[in-house]
Amino acid sequence: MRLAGGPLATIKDISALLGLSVTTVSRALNGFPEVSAETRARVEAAARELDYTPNQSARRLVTGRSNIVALVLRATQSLEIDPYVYEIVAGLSAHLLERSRDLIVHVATDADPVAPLRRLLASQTIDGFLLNTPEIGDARIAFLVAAGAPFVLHGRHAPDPTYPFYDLDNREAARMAAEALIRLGHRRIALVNGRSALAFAAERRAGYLAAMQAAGLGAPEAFIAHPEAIQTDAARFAAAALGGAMGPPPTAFVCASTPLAAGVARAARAAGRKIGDDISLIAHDDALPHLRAADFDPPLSATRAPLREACLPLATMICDLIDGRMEIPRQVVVRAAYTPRASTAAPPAEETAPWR
Amino acid sequence: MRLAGGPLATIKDISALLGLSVTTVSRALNGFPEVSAETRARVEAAARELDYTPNQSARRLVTGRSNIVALVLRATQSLEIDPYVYEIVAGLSAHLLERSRDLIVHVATDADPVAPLRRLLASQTIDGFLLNTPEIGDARIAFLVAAGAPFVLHGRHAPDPTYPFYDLDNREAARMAAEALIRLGHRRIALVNGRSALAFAAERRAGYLAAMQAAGLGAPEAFIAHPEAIQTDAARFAAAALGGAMGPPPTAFVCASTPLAAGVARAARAAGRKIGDDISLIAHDDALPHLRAADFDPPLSATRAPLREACLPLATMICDLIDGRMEIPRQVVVRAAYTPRASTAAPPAEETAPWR
DNA sequence: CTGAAAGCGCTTACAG
DNA sequence: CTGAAAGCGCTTACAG
Repeated sequence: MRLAGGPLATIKDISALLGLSVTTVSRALNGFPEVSAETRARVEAAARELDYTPNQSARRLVTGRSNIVALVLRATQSLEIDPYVYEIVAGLSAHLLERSRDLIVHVATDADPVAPLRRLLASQTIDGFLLNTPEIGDARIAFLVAAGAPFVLHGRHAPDPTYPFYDLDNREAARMAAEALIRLGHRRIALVNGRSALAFAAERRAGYLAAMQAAGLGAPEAFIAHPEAIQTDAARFAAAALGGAMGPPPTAFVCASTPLAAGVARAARAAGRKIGDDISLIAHDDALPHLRAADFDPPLSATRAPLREACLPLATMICDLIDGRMEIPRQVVVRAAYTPRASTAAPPAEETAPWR
Repeated sequence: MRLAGGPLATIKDISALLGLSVTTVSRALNGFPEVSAETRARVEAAARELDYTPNQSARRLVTGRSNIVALVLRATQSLEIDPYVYEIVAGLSAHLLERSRDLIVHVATDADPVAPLRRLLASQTIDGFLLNTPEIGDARIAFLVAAGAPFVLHGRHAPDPTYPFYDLDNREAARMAAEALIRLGHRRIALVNGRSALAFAAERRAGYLAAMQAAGLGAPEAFIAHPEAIQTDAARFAAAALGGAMGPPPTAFVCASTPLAAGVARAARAAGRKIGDDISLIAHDDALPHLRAADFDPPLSATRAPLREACLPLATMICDLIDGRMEIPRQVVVRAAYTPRASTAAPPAEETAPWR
């Protein structure tokens, strides 16, 4: 009935058309049980005919619920964002839409990570928050906990959290990788980890150290890197390590991600080492389409856990939390699967002396 | 004054505290000129003290403006998204926030690209749209034009558009790349383009063909690829081309992106060709942090235009459009800069016969 | 310069 | 099963 671009139909238009009260129309549209089947059918037909869509702002004002969830990303001042983050935006948006929610994306810079949370919370634009890449003692989490705001974390920011989260078992993944190399005979294994402030990096480190210690192997601090700029710093570290600057060079690297592995591979090539021959390399593979472990040359042995698989659980969890259908915090830990490929082999026979 | 997590202060609380009408409070807070300086100061102080933040839903309901902009991304059914897209999300969000706007991210699948637009428009959740990666004859654009909805396009979907857009001069970029190779002496230059449905790919093709034709060189269709799956298909095409399957192999490739170039480089290596020696390679570089032309091995000659630089213009344009401060559609075309690096050189002397 | 009043489009006790 | 009325928190003619 209404013209394209003309004024939108309201609940009042439907009530006028049918000679019903707006109360009944509202109830019919919202599936209240006390409405008669016939009335409901008439209302629904009229709504269709008038191309009625509820005005979300009005609904929000009266219910206090916005049906909007915010994803708050961490970024440096220059808006450098972990590319991993993006892998999940599309999936989150789609899954939230299935539950009739919109996704607002915000960026929290390191300068004041809490500012956007405070603003969104105060303006009542948001029903709940999705956070990721937590730092150890993350200020955003402390703020949301104190404010009593619903949120779900992709990751964990400390042991024994009391909030809902979805996380990879990073400790186990690093342990598996180191153990695989140890089984192949490697004794000097370097770790190229995430930024040291990040919570997941602490887990990786613990898993790596557990494997090394269980095998009675040394793991000097100098051979554990926390690159700030992913590829550049990883390459620089690998070049220094392979050059012998910090002691006997490692025969293998465990990398926390495929971009890090790309940096290490570049440095190894530049140093004239052949991966899968002179040097072994294992990465954690988040299944980023543009940097998959299997597409490396040679293909990378990897612990794998597609980031994208986090989307549905995260969307479901935040919706359930907002809807009051989560009595106790749901906490999900998934495990990576290890796949050996051509980037790992036994070390050269003369290179099997451990550090320390 | 108010407790953390307690009820939020409203304009009524301020008016009660100061003995002013809500009308005056509203006017003072919104910078109306007729409010006395003293009153304004008192109101502002009270707002601060009560930690007042306007309820956006109420404001939206009465003004009909949501202060939310939607970024609608294209995706395939499986939610594969062009990684390029993500490069701009953080920047857009930050720049929109400077203008007090939130960014909603939606995904439009190929199955029904218009559905999310219709929904957002009808629910009055959105003041305007940001679209990108247009296809030729993009249905989303036709819909928004017909609906009279404010939008800005990152790209162009046809020649002589009537809407505001920000776009790279793709035709010129491809022409520059092909011309650089021709100047080096190459005669058989293949083009690895974007998906053929995408508008920018038509521009690239036109620029490449213009350069080839101006030099009197053939450019057989068989040597123009439109990979669907970026790296895999690019590698497959390059392998076939270098293997001589379609005729005399090219001595050079122009790639529409660095991920495409990565696929070509992989195939070249697998075929035993040395890039920058046997084979020349030029890519367009969007300055994606994880795949920068300068970080390739060898570093890639490239036409460069950082995607991220689109964020501020796009955010400004959509805000100005919504605010009625754009009388005629603002249309911005930027040019790429060409930087030669080690991936380009003269072709082998015996390989200078043109196609056809 | 300030205020009383209407209204944006919904939802939801309350009453029948 | 249905309706009249109040109200969510703002903005904005209109009046003074």
